[in-house]
Amino acid sequence: MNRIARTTKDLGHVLREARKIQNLTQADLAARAGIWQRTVSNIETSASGAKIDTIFDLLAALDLELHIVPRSKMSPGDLEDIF
Amino acid sequence: MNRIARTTKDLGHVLREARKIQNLTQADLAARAGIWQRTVSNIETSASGAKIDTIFDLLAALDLELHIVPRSKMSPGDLEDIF
DNA sequence: TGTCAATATCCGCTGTAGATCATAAAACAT
DNA sequence: ATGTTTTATGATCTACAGCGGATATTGACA
Repeated sequence: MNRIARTTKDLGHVLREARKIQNLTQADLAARAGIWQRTVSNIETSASGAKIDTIFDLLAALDLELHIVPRSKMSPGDLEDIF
Repeated sequence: MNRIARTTKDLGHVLREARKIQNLTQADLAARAGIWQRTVSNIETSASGAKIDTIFDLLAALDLELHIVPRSKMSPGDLEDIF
């Protein structure tokens, strides 16, 4: 997967998608990331207000990373899926 | 610029670099992002604990976006600079 | 070297994320 | 339709980010 995130909503959605692709439950991911299932649910539903540390914990648990790039005209989801 | 961020420290550093490349002061960027110069300073110095909404505000003000990609073996800074 | 601009840091306040644990509601498998 | 699993949400508590404004310190510039 290679997904664009410009808003907290995009980010929550991308994280849920990545988790599902890896066949994990919210509890599975929470355990890997060292946070509570409730926190995973909150972030996937609406990452708004979440702490960046928690986001990085989730990314690490999903074996993902952030690339910061100049804004493009693409819409989220346009990039090639490569999960 | 195309920078990898795997930690909050990477992210703070990338944001500072991007701001300098665009010849902006912390006050300039703060005004564009609708936050305080103090908050910009805090995040650039140590983004740990920052709120994701604030990060997105800064990215938007710098005309940047996040790509979430599978973790690679590269180290931050390895990608081509294209600012 | 002196001045000014930029950045880091100070204080107090408010709102809330995440931890914690549990459970209701929704989704899924049969 | 039923049982199980998964996800969303409830309550309470603590820690602290960001706001608001100011200023000390550091760095850049003339």
